[in-house]
Amino acid sequence: MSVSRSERRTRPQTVARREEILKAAMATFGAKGYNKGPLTEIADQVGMTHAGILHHFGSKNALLLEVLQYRDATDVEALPEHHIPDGADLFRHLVRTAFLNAQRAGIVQAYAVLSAESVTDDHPARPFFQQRYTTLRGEVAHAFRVMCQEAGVDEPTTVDKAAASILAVMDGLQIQWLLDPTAVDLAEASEFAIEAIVAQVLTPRETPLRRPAD
Amino acid sequence: MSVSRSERRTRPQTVARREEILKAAMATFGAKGYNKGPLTEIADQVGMTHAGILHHFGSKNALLLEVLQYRDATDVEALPEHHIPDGADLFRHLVRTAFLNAQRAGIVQAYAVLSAESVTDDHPARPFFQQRYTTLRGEVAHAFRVMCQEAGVDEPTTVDKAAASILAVMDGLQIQWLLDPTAVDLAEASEFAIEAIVAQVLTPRETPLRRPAD
DNA sequence: CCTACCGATCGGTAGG
DNA sequence: CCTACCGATCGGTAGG
Repeated sequence: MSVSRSERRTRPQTVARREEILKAAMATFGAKGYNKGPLTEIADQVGMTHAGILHHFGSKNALLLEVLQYRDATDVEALPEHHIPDGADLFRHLVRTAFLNAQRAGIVQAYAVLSAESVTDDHPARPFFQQRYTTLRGEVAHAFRVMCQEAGVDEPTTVDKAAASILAVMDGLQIQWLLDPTAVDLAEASEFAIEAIVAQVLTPRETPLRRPAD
Repeated sequence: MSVSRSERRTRPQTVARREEILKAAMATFGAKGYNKGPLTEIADQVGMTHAGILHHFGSKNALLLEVLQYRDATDVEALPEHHIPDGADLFRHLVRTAFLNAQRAGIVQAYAVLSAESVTDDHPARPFFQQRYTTLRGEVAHAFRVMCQEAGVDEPTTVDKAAASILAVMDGLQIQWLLDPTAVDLAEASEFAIEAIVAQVLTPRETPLRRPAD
């Protein structure tokens, strides 16, 4: 009986080693960004040389992409039923995520740094984040439509703007919180903003800003 | 009559040259980030060698800080009366800024990339952005208090969260817009979110999210 | 403001 | 998974 290539790749030891590397890479890329996060630092954390990392992942570039996919996969596994909730539950889930994020600065920083870095010229993570935001906006927009339907409201003009805004405010608060954790309450502020945006979609109101001035 | 040191530093030619360099640096740091944006690329844009840049600014680090200060100073000069408006006018100003930003992706990208990069270990721009957000949050919070007072509302519990959220949603939308300009309308979405948050501060409402679930 | 150069960092490859 | 090494990039300095 021969041992196939894919089976060798799947050896428990190798899988475990790769996971160690992925976690170390997340830490280094989170702390220093992709461009400034050296393979040697990742290697040190798992007790090998940087050539060993390249042996496992082929290139630094490929490692980055696996790091991003690994985190997403881990997060999805943590969901009930392994899928994202819908309607009002989605927004409750997002609020809960913000509370969770307030206790894992490392992961928050990795995403914040890498997503912003990804808009630079020819960044390897750009397609990943492009796809990620497209998917997330679609999910949030869908949740909005479900909520509107349940509430008997048919005003979906703002849904797309609101979906982007929900994700945006969560991301933006993370940056401010990472810069100054005592000045910004990540969880409470996220909750407030999400509720504000949801309320504006369901029962839109004019604001004093509407009077044109200046 | 002797020529003082400071006068030499102030020679029109030198000032103009430095401004050229600052603009070129903004372009390079915006396109590639600080860590990956080489002095040679900045030098090429203004027709000198990278040693010439260092002659003018001392170090890459110092150049970055001057770039950030230069942009802020330029923006303040563009304001009516050279100071930031207050009350509802501040929020109108922020909306107008979002519309303006939708037509200057380069500057938007520079701030988005550099602010996120600044949260990494020992980044030279970290104190700058820390200070910047502290100041901006204070100004937005003050505008909220003025608006509440004018409206006869005394509910400032949410003011600080709302101030951070306003800035956050503008920043977060910029990232999504830079990644996918056709999928996100930076100006319209910013306006929507700002109005949603302002409305929630002035006349807060419970939302369907309040029912605890899951 | 340039030429010339140093010192350090870093990703990747060879070859085992 | 390591040793050894290459090739390239880059910030900064000397010395003019």
